[in-house]
Amino acid sequence: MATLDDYRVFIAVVEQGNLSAAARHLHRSLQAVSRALAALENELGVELIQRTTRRAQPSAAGLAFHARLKTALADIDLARSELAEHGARIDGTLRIGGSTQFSAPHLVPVVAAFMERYPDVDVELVVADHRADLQRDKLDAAMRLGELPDSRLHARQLGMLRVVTVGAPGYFARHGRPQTPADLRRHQCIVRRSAEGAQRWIYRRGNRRQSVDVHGRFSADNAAACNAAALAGLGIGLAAWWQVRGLLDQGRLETVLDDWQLPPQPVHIVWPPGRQLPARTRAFIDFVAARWAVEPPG
Amino acid sequence: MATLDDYRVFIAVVEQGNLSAAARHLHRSLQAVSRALAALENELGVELIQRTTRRAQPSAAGLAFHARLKTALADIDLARSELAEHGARIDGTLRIGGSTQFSAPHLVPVVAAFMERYPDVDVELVVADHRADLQRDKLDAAMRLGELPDSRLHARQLGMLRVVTVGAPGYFARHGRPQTPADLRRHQCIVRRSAEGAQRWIYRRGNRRQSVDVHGRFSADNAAACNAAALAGLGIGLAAWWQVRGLLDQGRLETVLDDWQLPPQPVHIVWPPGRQLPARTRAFIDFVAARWAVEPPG
DNA sequence: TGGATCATCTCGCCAAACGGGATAATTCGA
DNA sequence: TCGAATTATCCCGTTTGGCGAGATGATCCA
Repeated sequence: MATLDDYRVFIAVVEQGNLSAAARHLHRSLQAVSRALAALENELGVELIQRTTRRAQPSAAGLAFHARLKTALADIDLARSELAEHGARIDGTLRIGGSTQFSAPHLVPVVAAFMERYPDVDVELVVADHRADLQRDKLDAAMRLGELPDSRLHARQLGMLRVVTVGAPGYFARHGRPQTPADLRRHQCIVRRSAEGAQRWIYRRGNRRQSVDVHGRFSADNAAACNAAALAGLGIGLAAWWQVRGLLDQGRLETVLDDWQLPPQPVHIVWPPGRQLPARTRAFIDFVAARWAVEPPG
Repeated sequence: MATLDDYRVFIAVVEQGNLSAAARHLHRSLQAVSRALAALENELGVELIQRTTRRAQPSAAGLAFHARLKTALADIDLARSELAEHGARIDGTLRIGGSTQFSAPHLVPVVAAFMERYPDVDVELVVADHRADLQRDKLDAAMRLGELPDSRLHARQLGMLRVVTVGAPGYFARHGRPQTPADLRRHQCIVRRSAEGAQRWIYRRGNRRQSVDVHGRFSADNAAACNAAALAGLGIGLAAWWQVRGLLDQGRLETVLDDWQLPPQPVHIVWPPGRQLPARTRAFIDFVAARWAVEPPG
């Protein structure tokens, strides 16, 4: 049976990129890392890391395993630090990071409730457009929208946000409404440029999947700008449902392709790894998770 | 650093009630169990299990640790079984258990979506009022409302359900509306009898807690009966928000003490432990969790 | 093609786990 | 109230399995 250390070795190898770096990171010998990884793969009967002598690349299965394992191990660390501070005083100053879009409507109310619950904790909210760097900005924790890149941070998934296809009534009046994802090829699509430059929208209905390469005359690298463009009738865009909910209610935007689902956007809270998490950070993580479970934003 | 086996030993001791039984269950010697537990407590610096020579009782901290640890270890097992069946065929027959209240409005739609997604899986839904016994009823998984008793089942928490204080407009017209939890003492309260017979309602506002011993002329051991009693104007009761949502919208019930929160009701999906979970069960657990994350019932 | 880096294999070595037996503590029944 | 039974812990000799050093083989880059 694999031990915790075996799993930690596997995680370190994925995150460091090769066995030697993982060994240095774990303060273990290269042999120990190699042995542990081989034993784990042998036990599971799956190749987790495709190795040449120069490179160590996780297989698809290994990548999925890494994501799940990482949250489980983070939970164990959380449980340990919760135990150590059972009944400890929750005070001090907490620095929390969040995106511009998300913070005002959703993060601030949670922080307010947290501060009411723990009166001895001061909170400094750091709102930034880019993904904040926890170390550089000295943050205790941060909210992250979207898929997490492989990082050394610990994370807990809070929930998923629904993504919808929207456009302005005026646009649909002029160009018609798409009935299937394939119709989008004949429409102006507002593309949100990401780092990868992927301009493919993936739809699902039941077990049918359909992906469309979309294009249009307007693109931006900012979600709010894309929403504004859709509002101005420039074309059809994707938006987080909670962001455009008000506009939908007012009738200034309309959804299309309602019976097709887009991959939802995960929301995580991340924090730096380490055995000795401050009690206030731990309390905040638990508070946010509990709050989200009871009252998700939509 | 504690190993996975140490954690498993701790969990077995909590669930089996003493070290000897845990040792038998784990096919290990009594000494090994005793040593592992002592090492774990020593490392964490917390007494997890209060031991006499005859009994092993978890401390408050140990109980909380157990709950968190168990879900983390269950997640690890899930990740392992997911890995083993990466790309495996998802088919066969799945037996799912759910409570009477919950199944029709919420479980059935999820099952329907699951069946659309995995066309080769047949589903047998077993609806029961009592908590179904997975082994006896040969269930692959079941939904559970409310706190989980310490059991050997694996579990994943899906979310929390909001609980509200409700009464009929007619009742409030005759007896007035409580303004604080303490006012409930002067009201007819509809008590849902549980096994423990606890008739105390716990309210929280910010970091203030207030609990009230309530009483009334009517009580029942069934949530639907309690809701019907409140609807009939017999008194003030507690109800899951999603259950009475329609009645609230129609104005046939009204909420009171809206600025006080009641402890929300957790919802879990549980499944029998074991390394070799069938692929369809694993798929169902993941599907339900993902679905709940995107579209919680309220 | 040669040098450099990286993973793995082999092989003694040692520490850390193991179980048996003994001991102490506690509960239960007579 | 007093044994008998069950249970946890301590002690100790044994052994297993994990460890690192060095050697080997593979791959990448110049």
